[in-house]
Amino acid sequence: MRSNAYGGGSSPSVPSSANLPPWQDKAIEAVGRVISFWGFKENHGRIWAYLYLLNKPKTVAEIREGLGLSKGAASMLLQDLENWSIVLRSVEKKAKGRQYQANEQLMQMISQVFKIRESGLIQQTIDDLDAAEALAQEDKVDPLTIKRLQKMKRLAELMRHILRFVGIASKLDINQII
Amino acid sequence: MRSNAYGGGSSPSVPSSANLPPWQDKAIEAVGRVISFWGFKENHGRIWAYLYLLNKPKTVAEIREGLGLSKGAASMLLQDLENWSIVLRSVEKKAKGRQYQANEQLMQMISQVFKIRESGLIQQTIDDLDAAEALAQEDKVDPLTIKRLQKMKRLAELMRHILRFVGIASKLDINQII
DNA sequence: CTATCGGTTCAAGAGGTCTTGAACTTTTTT
DNA sequence: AAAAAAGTTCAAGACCTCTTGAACCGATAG
Repeated sequence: MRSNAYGGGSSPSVPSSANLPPWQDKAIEAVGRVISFWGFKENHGRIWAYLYLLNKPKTVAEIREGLGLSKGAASMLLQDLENWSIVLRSVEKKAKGRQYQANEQLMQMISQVFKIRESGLIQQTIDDLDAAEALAQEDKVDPLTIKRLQKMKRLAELMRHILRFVGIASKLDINQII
Repeated sequence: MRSNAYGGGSSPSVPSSANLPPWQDKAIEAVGRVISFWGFKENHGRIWAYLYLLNKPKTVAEIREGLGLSKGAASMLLQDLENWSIVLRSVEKKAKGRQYQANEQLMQMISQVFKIRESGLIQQTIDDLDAAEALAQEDKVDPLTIKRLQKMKRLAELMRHILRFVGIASKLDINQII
C-alpha cells in the first residue's frame, strides 16, 4: 500500500518538552498523536494531557515551559481548547496570569466538536450534489445517472447518521469508564 | 494547479477536469472533499466518484484525462484504491491498458480501512501509555497520578470501541440505503 | 532483439498547515 | 496614570504532505 492505511505512522519531528520527566513526556506525546488523528492539532492533545496528568491548575507560563510552546501558540491553542470546553479556566487568585485545568470529559467534548464540524461539511456536500443534479437535469442526462447522483447524496446522509451515532456512543460510554 | 500532463510528455498547467461537463465536475469535487475528511486523499475520492458516476469500465488514460492527474499520481492512487477494493480492475479485452470500475460498496470499504488504520494507532497509544506507566511506577509517582494514566488508557480503548461500532453501523445501514 | 507502450518509483518541488515572535492591545500592579 | 505583565494577532517561515515527471521496469508487437 502506498498511502499507509496505518494512519499513525511515525512522528518525525517530536515536539519533546525536555523539562518534563520521561513518563509524563511519553504519555503526553501519545495523547497528542491520537488526538491529532481526530482532526485536532497535536498540541491541543498535548496541552490537555499535560493538564489532565498534573491534575491541578497550571499557569500559561507553566504549560509553555512544560510543553515548549511559543507565546503565540499557547495563546491560540488555549483559546481553542477553552472555546471547546476541553480546558477550563481556573479561578485561583494567588498565581500570576490565567490558570487552566483539564475538563475530564474529553471524549464528550471531542464528539461534540467533531459533530458540529462534520455536519457543516456534510451539508455542503449535499448542497453541491443537489446543484450537480439540477445541472444534470437541465442537460437531460439519462435517468440512471441521475439516480447515481441521488445515491451519492444518500451516502453523505449515511455519514451524517454515523457521526451522530459516534456522538451518542461516546457520551454513553464515557460515564461508565471515566 | 493540476496539470493535464498526458503520456509523460510536456505539461502546460491547466485547470482541473476542464474536459468534464460541469455537473460531473461539481459532483466529483464534492465527493473528493468529503472523502478527504475521512483521512483519504481528495483524489482518491475524485477517482471513485468519476468511476461511479460514469458507471462503466474506464481506462487509466480516460481517468487521467477526466480528472487531470499525472501519470505517477494515477498509478499510485489507483494502486491504493485497488488495495482497498474501493475500485476494481475490469477485464474487458478490447481496450488498451487496464480498465477500472467503482466498487459500489464505498462506505463498507471505507469503514474497513478506517478500522484497520485506527486500531493500529490506538494499539500504539495504549502501548505508549503502558510504557509511561511502567516508568512512573519506577519513579514512585503517587498512586493517584498512576490512576490518571490508566484512565487515559481506558479512553484509548473507548475510542477503539467507538470505531468498531462505526464499522458495524455502516455495514448495516449501507444495505438499507444504497 | 529492439522499439514501444503501459505501469511503477521516488527525488524534487508545489502547496498546505502549524508555529514563531515582534508589534500591538488589554489587564494588572504600583 | 504610568509601567509592567499578560494576552492576542498575523506575516514570515518551518514543517509536512501530495503531486509531478524523468528514469526505470516489464510486457507486447514488429
